[in-house]
Amino acid sequence: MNIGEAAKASGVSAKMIRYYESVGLIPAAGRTTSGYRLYTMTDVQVLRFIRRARDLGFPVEKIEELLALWQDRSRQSADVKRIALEQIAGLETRIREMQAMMDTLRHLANACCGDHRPDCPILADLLEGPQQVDAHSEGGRSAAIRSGPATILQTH
Amino acid sequence: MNIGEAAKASGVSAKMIRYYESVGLIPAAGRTTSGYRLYTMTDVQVLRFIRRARDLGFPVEKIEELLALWQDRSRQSADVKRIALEQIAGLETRIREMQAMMDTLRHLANACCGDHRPDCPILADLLEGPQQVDAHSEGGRSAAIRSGPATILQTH
DNA sequence: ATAGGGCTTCCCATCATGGGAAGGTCAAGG
DNA sequence: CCTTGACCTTCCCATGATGGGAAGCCCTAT
Repeated sequence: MNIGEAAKASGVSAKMIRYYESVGLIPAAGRTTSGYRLYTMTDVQVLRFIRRARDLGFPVEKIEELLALWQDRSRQSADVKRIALEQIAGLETRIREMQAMMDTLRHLANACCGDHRPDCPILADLLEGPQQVDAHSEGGRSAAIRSGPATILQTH
Repeated sequence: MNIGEAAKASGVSAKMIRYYESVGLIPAAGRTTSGYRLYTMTDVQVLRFIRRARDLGFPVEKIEELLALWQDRSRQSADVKRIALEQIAGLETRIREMQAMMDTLRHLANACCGDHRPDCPILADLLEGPQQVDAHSEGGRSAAIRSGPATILQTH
């Protein structure tokens, strides 16, 4: 099996297969005499494992741990569960941060009439910072601000 | 005002101020005869604007638009609102994707007893893909899988 | 004068991914 | 046998926002 076929069979692009090899996530594939990489069904299985773990948001580093556990027949399921729970916690945190941003933006967008006039509470907020609008709305941007010092989530 | 003071006053690191200048988000600052960058309170205001927009998750590209609108006195608030709504939509999408991953992981983690034994449904899922566990649970990973072809969100 | 802190530029790393160029290989068909 | 096109190889570059660090200049206070 050449790299292209392995890519199709696993759902991991040829580029990424080479990358995973280069960073040591997978062992170096065998080669034909002319230098083509060769893959077996077992290799494809590993690649699919990686692909699925990536789909669940695991970073390559964690996948390395998962692969090691997978190949360790004396593993303890608790170790796998721990990694999964850490991943869940990380996702939770990021979701909460993004949710805070979104809440603030929704608040601001609601306050903006969105017509032809130049007055805009969104720009005003960006300019002057969170204002105490009234007693019970407690300021539009508070959630995002409380989420800590500039832990910005990139779109990537 | 030197760059360090502007950084403190705006909450944007000196490194990032130089970066924003290099990518054209802000105009090149004035210089002393010895080459030090100089900033005014107006510059600091712009930097704070940028900082707040970043806190709301806007990418630099969008901030460029926002700054242009901010400085355009004949702007229409609808334009600003549109950008904000786009940002909200983007956040919503990413949150939904992460939520799907998290749901799947929770499902798997719940099914994993997490003890000293090697049997682990999490690894089994990564190995074999989503299984129809029973009629009404409709398979743990379906949400993450349906979220489309490998639009992975990075931890960064 | 010297020390220390701030400033400059430049390079590198992150993290996972894709794009593309230059060149070698292989299989099928003229 | 040779060409063509599809595949493979390696290498470099870009992404996006950010930090780290080195080498070297500048300014101020002692």
